[in-house]
Parts: sequence; structure tokens; C-alpha cells
Amino acid sequence: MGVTKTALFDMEQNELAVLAKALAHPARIAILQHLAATTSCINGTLVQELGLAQATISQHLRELKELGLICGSIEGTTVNYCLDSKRWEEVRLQFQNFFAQLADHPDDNLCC
Amino acid sequence: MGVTKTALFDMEQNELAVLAKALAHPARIAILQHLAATTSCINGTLVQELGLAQATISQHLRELKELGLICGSIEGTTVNYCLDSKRWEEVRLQFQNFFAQLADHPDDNLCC
DNA sequence: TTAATTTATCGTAATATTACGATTGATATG
DNA sequence: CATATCAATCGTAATATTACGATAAATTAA
Repeated sequence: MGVTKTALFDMEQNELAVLAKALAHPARIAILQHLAATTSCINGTLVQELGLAQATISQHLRELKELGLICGSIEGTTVNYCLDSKRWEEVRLQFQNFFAQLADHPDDNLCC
Repeated sequence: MGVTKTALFDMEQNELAVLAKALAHPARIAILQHLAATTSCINGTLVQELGLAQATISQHLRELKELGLICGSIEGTTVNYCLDSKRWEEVRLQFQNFFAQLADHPDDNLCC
């Protein structure tokens, strides 16, 4: 046990869960916000900024990279990361769509 | 280790991460969608619907309940769950605000 | 009251996540 | 080339999550 039973759910549900998991850590939220706010974002800067170890930041960056949410280009000895705007637009729409589903419910189910 | 260093991050970041974590499992996504789609949603129905054990569904329901995302009212031997619309509007805005932050970035940081 | 039904909780096993020191690999600089 | 710098990866410890059987608690029905 301890393993999510992915096969029980449809692709939309699994994809949204995976995306939500990427946002389910404050360090990754902070990294993404930092990427949006600055013109260059390198691992070393984030280590200073966030107060986590270099290996930990690198691990978080990889998770975001694996989902295509960010990408990095090597510039000398450093790596410059940035958001993938196109990908984020997709992600935004997936969440928006989900929230719309939740908002559009029959009025007769109200218990709070 | 293995414990998230909450103290390093601000409230907005921590709150969003906690909310994202609630959505970071396809069963909880499915439960929420089911709650939105039907007029009554009880644990037993979900067990049939999702194919997870009763104890597992109950555990997921509790997580959603603890964040105030859903609430349940006892009706005889069953419990009827529903979405907390007001709370979901807050949540939707928190995500919307976050996505807006990400979209509003300087054009000169493009590497993908 | 007794039995049946439904949900919550407990206990626990399997797996995943988080964090970091140490090391490696790659690139720049002396 | 030797050294310094930076990021990725490895290995591993601590903790969290997921899942479920068993049990408990609450309510209804007989």
C-alpha cells in the first residue's frame, strides 16, 4: 500500500492531481514566484533566497522541470531557469476548468 | 528530515501549498467532482463509484473536511457531504491570483 | 433489546516525499 | 593544466502519505 491507484481514475483527474502535487510545497511555490519576478533565476540565488540546501533546491527544480513547468539553459557555470509560459497557460486552464466544474453544481445539495 | 520547512516561507505560499496538497490526489479530485455533480454524496456511494476501500474514502473525506473544503451532515445512518461554495470561491481566487503572478513576468526572461 | 447498516477511527504496512552531506561533472579562470 | 565555482546526482535518514482490515460508535429497523 501507500501507492496511489492511478488506474481507478481518468486522465483528467490524474493529470490535475500531478500538477497540484507540483504546487504542493511552499518551496516550489516560492521558486515559481521568484522565476516570475526576476529576469534571471539560478540555483545559487535561490539557495540564498530560500534558505534551503543546494541539493534540495536542485531537487525541487527537477520536479518542476520534469512536468515541463520550467526549463533551464546553461550559461557558463550557472543555469538560468525560466517559466514555460505556454505550459502555464495550459495548467491555468486545467485548474480553471476544474474550479468551474465545482462551481456549477445543483443548488439542492447544500449542507454548509 | 522529510519535514517541510514551513517557517522559511510566507503565509500565502504555505496556504497555497496546503490547498494544492488537498488536490494532489486523483481520488480527492474525483470525490470533489462527484460532490459537484450529484445532489447527495455519501461515503458508501463513493466506495462503489471509486473502487477504493471504505476506510480510504473516509480518510480522504476527512482531509477535505479539515481544510473546510467540504462538510457533512448526518442523515440517519449515512452522512451527506457537500462542497462549501464560499470556501471554494476563496480557494479559486487564491489559485487565480497565483497564476496571475506567474503570467505577469518580464519578457526578457525567456529560455524555452 | 437485538441485529443490521453506515461511517469514523485505529493500527499498520508499503510507498513517497523532503532534506542534506558528499560526490561528480561541467565550465570558467588563473 | 590546475583550481575554483556551480549545479546535478547519489545515498540516506526522517517524516508523510496512501491504503486497507479490523474495530468502534451511532442510528435505524425488527
